[in-house]
Amino acid sequence: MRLGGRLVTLKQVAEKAGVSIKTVSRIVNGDAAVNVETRASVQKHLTRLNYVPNQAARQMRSGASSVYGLMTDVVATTPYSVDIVRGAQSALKDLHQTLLIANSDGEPEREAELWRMFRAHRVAGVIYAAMFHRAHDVGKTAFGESIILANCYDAHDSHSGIVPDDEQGGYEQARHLLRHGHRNIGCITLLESIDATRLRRAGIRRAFNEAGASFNSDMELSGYTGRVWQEESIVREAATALLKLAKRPTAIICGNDNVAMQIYSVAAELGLAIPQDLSLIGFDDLKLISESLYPKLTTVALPYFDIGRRAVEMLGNTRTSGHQRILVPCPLVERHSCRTLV
Amino acid sequence: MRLGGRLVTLKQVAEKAGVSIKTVSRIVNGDAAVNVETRASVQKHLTRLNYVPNQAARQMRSGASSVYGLMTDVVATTPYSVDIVRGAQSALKDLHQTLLIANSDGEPEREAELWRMFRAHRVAGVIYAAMFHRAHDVGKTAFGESIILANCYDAHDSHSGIVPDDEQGGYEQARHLLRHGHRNIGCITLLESIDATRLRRAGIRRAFNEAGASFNSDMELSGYTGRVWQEESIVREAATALLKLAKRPTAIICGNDNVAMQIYSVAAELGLAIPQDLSLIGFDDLKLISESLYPKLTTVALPYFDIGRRAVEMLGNTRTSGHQRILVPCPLVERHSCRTLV
DNA sequence: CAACGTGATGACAACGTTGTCATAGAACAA
DNA sequence: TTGTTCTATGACAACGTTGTCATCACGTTG
Repeated sequence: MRLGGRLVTLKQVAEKAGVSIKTVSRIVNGDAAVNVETRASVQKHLTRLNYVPNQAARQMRSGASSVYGLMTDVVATTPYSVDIVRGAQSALKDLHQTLLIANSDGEPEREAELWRMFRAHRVAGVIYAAMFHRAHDVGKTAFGESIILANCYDAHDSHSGIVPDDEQGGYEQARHLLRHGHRNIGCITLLESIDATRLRRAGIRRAFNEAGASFNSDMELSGYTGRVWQEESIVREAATALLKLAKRPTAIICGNDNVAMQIYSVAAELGLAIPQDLSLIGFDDLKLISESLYPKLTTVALPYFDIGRRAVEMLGNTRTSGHQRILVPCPLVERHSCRTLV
Repeated sequence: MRLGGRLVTLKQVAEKAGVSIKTVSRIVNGDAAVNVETRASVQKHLTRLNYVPNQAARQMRSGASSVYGLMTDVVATTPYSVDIVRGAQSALKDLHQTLLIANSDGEPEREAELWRMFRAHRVAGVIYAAMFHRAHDVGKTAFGESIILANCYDAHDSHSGIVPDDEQGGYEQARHLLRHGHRNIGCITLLESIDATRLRRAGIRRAFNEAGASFNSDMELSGYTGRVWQEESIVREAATALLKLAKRPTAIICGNDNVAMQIYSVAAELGLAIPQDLSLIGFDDLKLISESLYPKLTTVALPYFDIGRRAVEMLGNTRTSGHQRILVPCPLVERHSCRTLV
């Protein structure tokens, strides 16, 4: 059977049932004004013929689309960011809407093509999802209000964006260690050019201030060099440097779980046990890493699923006035890589 | 501006340009029989008004859909399996088609709903993508030939499936080690209930036979207990057992990169250096792990991207008769976790 | 009895496209 | 000249729905 071809139509059902097309339509849509017997009879034919309404026809008639568009930039690098897609799907399911998805590979030309494509399908709204927290210039599209940025924000703030609260995440990381009595704390960060780095640093400072502790900048080293997408890891070198210090830190705040993973191995080489000799706290909560390390990694989770969900929810409420930047909190996930200092 | 609402139509362009709807249609579709001057003039209005053809109307008129459906079971666990989606998107891009995506969360009820949804949108074909290599019972749908299974195969072999060649992958793992002179080789496998485990084992045996070596079953231990989705890792215990053997293996074949990652840490604890004292080879090539371990992990890659691409390509060729199970090879990715024995 | 409300149903148009066929004028051959 | 072919264009129908309005058979009210 050829797909995309003709399927059972209202007309066919109507003929079988001996009623008008309109009556069948009424029943399909659950309209009130139909005789009970007629309804039962038609219903029978409906199921027997396995009728499924044609969305294209519906959309054309009503002008209302039941499809949303999701544009992603680059999927390859941060695997769990697909949770944004899952979150969006989850919310869409509740709305009985569906998702048209496309990937721009970060090419502006391709992106323009996709905006056209979404227009061609008359999607009801678009989510632009970036694979890491950053600014994005959406530019001028025909979609106006019906665009939400997920995990990124509009460069000109003319669209709403939903992003992780990296400042609060950094705060959680530091506070957790401070509460456990650590004062000599190291930091291995991500690339300076990434928004998250700056924000998390601010959160970490805030936690230190709040605890009446002072942060020693010498204890903060970058774990990467180069530029985004082409960065090179120098985590091992940085960690080694920190851990060979005369007054070596009792804990290290890691830019992400991957950094933590690398430090686990450095610590092992130096004969330092985690968490006895060194406490580590990660960021992202990539379960593939955080739950497989030994001991399991205490970390702060990126709320990707929530970001996706809320993006759709915001698209639903078109009433929302103005363009906001919404921060989704990053929860602490406590496992076994941090000890309490006596 | 409301989305999903009315956009510029052929009629509007036709009025502005002072020609008939049909003429504009001809130009949009690049039909030959149009006067050069007319074409130029209409083209101008087309771009000025930013006309984009309405897919719903096109589809209704022609009966041909430009959308494919992709149904996934559970995305959460194996993050890189989204490469299947990327691969599909990549192929679809070339065909100027788009992708409607939905997630069944593994619930049969939801799955049935999604088949209906795909029918409602009259998609031109459906890819059912599983997140790990397994059998799936598609059952009876209205889609007939236009279903391809990706990373899984139909329980009744009534649909074509594209799966990784796990047997060959296992063969590659073993052969690589054997070629490097290893003979005392351990194995830490995944759950027995997973197809991949059985297939890879067969491949490993084949490599041993080919090399005239004999595989000692005592050296093969399962790294997990329990059932799929709820498995519990006993990789550390298994690895420790192997490595404390009087005649400890010089190399271990790992069920996946995650297993390898856990063994790195066990080895460190036992004072064994990789690859000097122990060679390891993984499976999957999750870059997040394989490239961050130190030394970087030699492994066999799951060809998820290819699987996605080929699934779409197969859907394109409707001519393909019969239902096949296509095996996509798993290439060896050589890094630094295996040494040559002298 | 007439006028009226009510409940159930159907006829018809329209949404934006494209395939089919018709038409008008120009170019060409007899 | 007349008839024929060709080129460029347009009129119209149809795809499958649903909103609007009309219709018809009731039963109820004055």
